[in-house]
Amino acid sequence: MKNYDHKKIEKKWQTEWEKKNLYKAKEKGKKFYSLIEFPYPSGAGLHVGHIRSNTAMDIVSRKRRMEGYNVLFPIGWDAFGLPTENYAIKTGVHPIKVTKQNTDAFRKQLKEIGFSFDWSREVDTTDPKYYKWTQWIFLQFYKKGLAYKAKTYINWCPKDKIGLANEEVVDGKCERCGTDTEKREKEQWMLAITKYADRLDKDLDLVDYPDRVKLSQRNWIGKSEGMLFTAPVKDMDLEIETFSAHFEAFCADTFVVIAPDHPLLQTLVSGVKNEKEILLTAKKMVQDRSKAGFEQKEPTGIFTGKYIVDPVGNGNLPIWVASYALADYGTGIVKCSAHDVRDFAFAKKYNIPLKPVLFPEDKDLAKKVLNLELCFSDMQKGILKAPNIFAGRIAGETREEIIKYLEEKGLAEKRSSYKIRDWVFSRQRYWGEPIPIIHCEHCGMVPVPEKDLPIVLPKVKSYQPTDTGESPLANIKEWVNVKCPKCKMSAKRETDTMPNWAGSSWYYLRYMDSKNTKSFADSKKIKYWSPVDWYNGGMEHTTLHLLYSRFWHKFLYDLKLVPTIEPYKKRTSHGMILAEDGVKMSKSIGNTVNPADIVRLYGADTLRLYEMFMGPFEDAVNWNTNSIIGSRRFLEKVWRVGVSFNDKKKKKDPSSPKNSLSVEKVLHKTIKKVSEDIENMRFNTAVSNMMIFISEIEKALGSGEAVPKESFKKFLQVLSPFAPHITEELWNIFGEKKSIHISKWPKWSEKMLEENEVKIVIQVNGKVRGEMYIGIEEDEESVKAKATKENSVLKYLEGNVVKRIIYVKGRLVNIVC
RNA sequence: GCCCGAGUGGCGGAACUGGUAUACGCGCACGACUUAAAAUCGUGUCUCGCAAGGGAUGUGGGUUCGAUUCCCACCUCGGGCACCA
Repeated sequence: MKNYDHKKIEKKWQTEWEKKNLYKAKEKGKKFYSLIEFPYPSGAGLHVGHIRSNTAMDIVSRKRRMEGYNVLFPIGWDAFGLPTENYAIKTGVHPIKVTKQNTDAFRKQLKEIGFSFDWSREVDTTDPKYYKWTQWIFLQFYKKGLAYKAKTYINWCPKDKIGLANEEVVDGKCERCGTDTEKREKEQWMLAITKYADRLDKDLDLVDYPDRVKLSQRNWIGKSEGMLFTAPVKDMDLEIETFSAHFEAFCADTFVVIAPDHPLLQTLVSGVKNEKEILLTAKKMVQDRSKAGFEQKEPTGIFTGKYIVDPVGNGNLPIWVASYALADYGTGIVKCSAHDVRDFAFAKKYNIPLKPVLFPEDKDLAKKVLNLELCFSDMQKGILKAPNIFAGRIAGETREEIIKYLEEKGLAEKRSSYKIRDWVFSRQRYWGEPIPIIHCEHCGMVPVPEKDLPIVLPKVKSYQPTDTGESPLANIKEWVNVKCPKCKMSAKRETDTMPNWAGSSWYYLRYMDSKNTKSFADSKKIKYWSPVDWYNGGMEHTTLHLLYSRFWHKFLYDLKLVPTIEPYKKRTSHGMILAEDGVKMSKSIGNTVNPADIVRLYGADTLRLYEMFMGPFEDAVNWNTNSIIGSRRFLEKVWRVGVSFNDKKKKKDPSSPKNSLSVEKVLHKTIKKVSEDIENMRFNTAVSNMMIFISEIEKALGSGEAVPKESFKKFLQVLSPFAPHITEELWNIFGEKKSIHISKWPKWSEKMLEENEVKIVIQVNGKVRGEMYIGIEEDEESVKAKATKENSVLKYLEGNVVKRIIYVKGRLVNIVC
């Protein structure tokens, strides 16, 4: 009997599959598009976490193929990014070269695990043939006015003298050197994702995402509905707008705050005698705010000397500059009252008068509110238990009634506000897609003509960002200086590059037609493959990549370039794999696990199986090298049983008994369980059921029962998505000519799952006291009668009157006395 | 502070829609095979108790004939957000 030699088997079939193009997708038949988040090819190599999520989708893809679908399961590289650039800065090796090395290593490693990717569609975001279209899509944004330049604050590290992406700032400190970062004003490219905020929120209703993903996107978008008030500034030809989501207590408003970085502030205070002081104080507030980081600081403020005339009759309200007011939320100006904790604290600090109108039910607390010792801000308890303040009718009214009142009187209008901000889309970095814009003194900003795309990254000597915070590209004169496409005069290229989220915002579309040179993908192919049927990825991408790509997709939909409103029909999320002690695996701690080592020692099939078995797919799990042996043992059993079927030397027992019924039953249960568990990503229980099957078959064979070959082959088929190599080898040994991976997914028979006798548990007062077997169709009365006569139960009934008997069909009887 | 998620044997974890808590795996113990070891196979493995029986799913209550599952309060851990009016 041959031993299970994973090295030989795995190599053999990987080569064979590749030769036969077994997993190549064609545009024919009923389609299924399954997608994993394409990896960032880091120098650290493949992580065991990649294998967990990839195996899951590989299993789904393989099952779909066996179910007759034409499956697209593609792979590529999200290769722009900071680690590669930082490595280049340190070593001087060109990022192109580093990327090539890393993708080669990743490709090799992925192939060793036996994923059923269609390698012919491989994409690389750093390939000019790819980023030509990333740039092209950017130009479409620009043409529609959704890509624009604006002054914003960027994170600046004063030590490294570079601008940092938000992701590089951890707790307000530079990720690289730990220095406190500052905010610096800089012109940045922005993408107007806020224009799509409402649709991004609403259309979540159309997709099959986990609730926690939807919730988290909704929180991020942060839609809140409220009222917009318009008020004239006293003695000034100026009107200001204030937004409030909690406007119920509008009768309590006694002052107004404006954000220190609000664009109207300058106008508002011009001519006020301490104008300079106000503006200086405001500027300082902005600086302090960025430094404060996570510490909630005491609010500071300064009076502007101006008042609004309150539209809802609270008189003239003083306008203050307040550090806690945000310029980019709502209108940046707020009417304030005693019923908001921040307003309350601010007013107390600066002795601004307050007049509470809302009171809690508790008398003592209400008294404290009235005496301004306490801020009552719970509008939810909603109904205003207020003294009659306004127009004789606000007290006791609900939110809806107040909205109606304000609208009817024309005092305010409904408005929604969002937390989400426009997307800062430029980086002052080398390793990203150049933004295809030319700056001309005469014509202003001119988009690069589409025929000139791609704008290829030029060679530079140093990848170090410049002292001024500009991209290293700014130093390449021969690249920067160009002719203006419009007036042909000399002009300069934009030197900012795109963030690494750009290429990943549309890669799933490129996979549909990855070689196309005329468009980002052929429209017929897009139509055939859209939408992505199942997309698995990490929770950490919920509010960045996943949201960004939904945004891009909707934009392309508006341009009629894609046929669906949403890119991904279904989304699932995997949990992280942590080190054995429950902390993140990281190179610096030295607690990483190299998948290649596991593959060498136990084989890819064992690794795949182990990662599916280790715990619930959506939860974080700790790696445990000691437990891998269990999966390996299971595969060895599969191997032994499989080989024994084909052992020619083994003589058939002439008095062979009839086929083992117990194995048949477990087989059908296993087919059902595995089929359903894959759909629900409950791989761990699928594996455990397959383990039960193999024990059962070993037991049966050991006791001389017969098991038909076909039963075992069906088992191999359901195991094949998990362990593609060993099952292919055994399938082959059974004499099958075609691959197991294009065989037909087995069906289970409900009839085989039915039992004609069932075990019934007998409880007395909810405690298990015995059990009995009954026919499945036996009627309730006779089951109850039987239960009360059961020997093991009798002694518990002695001396008691049976009050009630509960029968749960096919499960238990509970005798209550 | 706000919003999610999770607490079950020595460990990873099962448990359908409220119906035998601890499936499956790891580990451990004992046994078989072996000169021996490895591998493999078998048996056992929540806890107290000689037993009959009792107690256990983070803690405390509640609903129910019956609760890991539903409700309320609290504790602990993990994740996300950051003055969002």
